[in-house]
Amino acid sequence: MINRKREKVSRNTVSREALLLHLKQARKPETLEEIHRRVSKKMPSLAFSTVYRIIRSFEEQGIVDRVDWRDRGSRYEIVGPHHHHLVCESCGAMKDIEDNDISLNLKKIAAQTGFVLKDHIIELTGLCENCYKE
Amino acid sequence: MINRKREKVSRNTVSREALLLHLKQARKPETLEEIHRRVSKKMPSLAFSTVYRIIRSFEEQGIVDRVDWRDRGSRYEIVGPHHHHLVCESCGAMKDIEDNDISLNLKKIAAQTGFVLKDHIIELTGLCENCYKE
DNA sequence: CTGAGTGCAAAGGCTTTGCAAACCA
DNA sequence: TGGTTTGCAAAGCCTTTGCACTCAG
Repeated sequence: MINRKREKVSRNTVSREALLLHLKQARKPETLEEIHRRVSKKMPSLAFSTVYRIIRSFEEQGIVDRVDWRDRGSRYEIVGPHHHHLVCESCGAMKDIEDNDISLNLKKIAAQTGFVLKDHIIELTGLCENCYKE
Repeated sequence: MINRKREKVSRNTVSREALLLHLKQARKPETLEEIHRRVSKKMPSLAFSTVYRIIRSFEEQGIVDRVDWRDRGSRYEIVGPHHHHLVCESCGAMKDIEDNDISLNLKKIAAQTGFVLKDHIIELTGLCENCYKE
């Protein structure tokens, strides 16, 4: 299995910079539509397809991660330390949680079935403090 | 197929029964398209939209669970004891793993952030024994 | 200059829905 | 007969892509 990654060189364009900056400042994973809506406020000519292509290339280059959340669409965030997300099902607030030894545990459990674990995605939903009170 | 049994035999029931039976015998969560393809072999007139609507109603009634898997589409399986899935990224094989105390751990971790955990979905991908050897 | 990057519009690929015919009680 | 369920086709939606024009290098 060949593992060639991030070979393609991208030009440094205004759109790219704007998107990167936006992603760095984003507080939570956003959908393409959200990203486009927000960034195009400062850059009205920005086309959705451009956002689509740039984010996709960020993903291929390992700059962003895609977070697929049931019923919440594909979302993107800047790559950082391995972590998971907790989503409030009431207000949509998202919080990161560190992986701690979750991964390790899963790996052990998977091993018992003969699988070698390569990747895992954990989706947690619940109620945040505020919504729980109400 | 002529109705020889005394069970409810509305046309609906026939489709429903066929789908329910199929789901019970399925070895792994299947997409609507797979379910339709398979069940319609015995029931050629079965429309995709019928499968769509029945499975959806099964879901609403808590008879099946939807398993959303990144890049593998929404899949459905009969509801059973809480468990998670392990998917071989090479051959697509799927294996169930018991929840053990995974849920409990996640709940604790979530609590530390102030969230009350309501639900969680864990997607595990890796290589099954066979594919790992090769 | 030259090819990567962009905007626009249209094409795809599922998922859903409208509706009349088929059915069952 | 009244209320569902079904099959078919079309509508929606979001994701991708083709193409001509623009721009970074």
